[in-house]
Amino acid sequence: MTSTKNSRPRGRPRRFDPDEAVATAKHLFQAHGYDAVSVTDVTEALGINPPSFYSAFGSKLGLYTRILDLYADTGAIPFEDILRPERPVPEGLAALLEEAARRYAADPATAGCLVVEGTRCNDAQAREAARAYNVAAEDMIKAYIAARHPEEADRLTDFVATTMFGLSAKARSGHGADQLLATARLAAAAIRQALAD
Amino acid sequence: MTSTKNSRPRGRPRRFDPDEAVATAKHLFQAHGYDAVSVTDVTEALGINPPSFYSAFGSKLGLYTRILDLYADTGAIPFEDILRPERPVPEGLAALLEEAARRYAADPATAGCLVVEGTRCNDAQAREAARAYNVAAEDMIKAYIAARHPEEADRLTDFVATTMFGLSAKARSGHGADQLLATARLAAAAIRQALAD
DNA sequence: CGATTTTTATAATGACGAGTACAAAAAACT
DNA sequence: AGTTTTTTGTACTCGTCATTATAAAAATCG
Repeated sequence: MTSTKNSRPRGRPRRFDPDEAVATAKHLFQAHGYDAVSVTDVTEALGINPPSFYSAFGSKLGLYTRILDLYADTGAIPFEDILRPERPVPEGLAALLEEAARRYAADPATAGCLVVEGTRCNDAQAREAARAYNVAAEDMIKAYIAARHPEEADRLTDFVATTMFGLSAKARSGHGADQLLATARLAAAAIRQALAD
Repeated sequence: MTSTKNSRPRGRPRRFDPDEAVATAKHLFQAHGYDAVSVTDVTEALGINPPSFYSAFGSKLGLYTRILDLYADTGAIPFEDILRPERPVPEGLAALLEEAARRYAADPATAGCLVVEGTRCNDAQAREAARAYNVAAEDMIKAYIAARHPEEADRLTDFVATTMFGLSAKARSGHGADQLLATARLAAAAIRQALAD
């Protein structure tokens, strides 16, 4: 049961589905970035008027944080699955970087990572919201490395995170999955070497 | 002789020095990015009024391209000096990445690379202007590698360029020179390994 | 049906963006 | 001194931005 309707709510019914709206808006933000998407862009894409938008999401920032939540839950890289504790660190990080390369270039219209790109926008609040998710992701990487190579955790986390930022940027500038994968594999080789002593 | 004055020009004299103005504006663009700097920000920083600005630079884009020219001539990484043809490729690329790491984090108020960050702005014309300089830089890297390792030139150029994008992004997000240098050296190790066969 | 609740559509608000019209000011040239 | 040239200051244009005031529409509840 996907909760179709259990006795309608009170007033005039919505003409649009907020979840669909979030998905549409997510696409817009991934395609153009937070700054470049106006509320008008969103309302026109949804075929609604500003008051409907504001009643549903509160503000542009409200919509964005909702999109980030959705992305973290369903759309983002499954860090937990890739960085399993028993998996050797070089293997896990290599898989992470390759997964990033593939995802970032999967759709040329929405290249790059929503969170990574969000940390670079010009709106202070939106930037901090994205940054929080980015910090959480880097913390997971660091914890994964530290469990077996504590002395290398900081350095390798920085390296992996920097590479992911580079991959997202290059994906947005038109690099294809093949190019990004080659770069990810070179980076993975550096990690393997660093952990081999 | 630095051309102080050889018979004044015709009309009312300028109250400001355009070269100083370019330097001030360059600082603003490096600190906040093209999109986040308004013409008003620039004119207020210079203590001039809009007509003076437009008469001197034509447009915001005109000022920006002038800044890019200046940057390429004097402020940017000296690719020619670092990537000397006789220098072994792993050594040259390592030096390049380390130089980038140092420069990007040299001043926390203007972290990152003007050109790299410019390729990510939301104004199409400014973006393309910056991209042209970025393409030129990557072409120099590729030519340097190709002279001795033609089969690795594409792959290594992508890797170096991606790393530089990551370094610029991380510099902007607060990473210090020490962190960036550690990442640059890991990347350099990957290059050394790739060229060792 | 009439009251209540919620969403809708129309149209505006005020802030800020890049760029400009106009006339006065400040210099050189004749 | 008067003309010409260029820059200056004031004040404006016009577009876009996020957001909202107002009232009509569409539903449920009594």
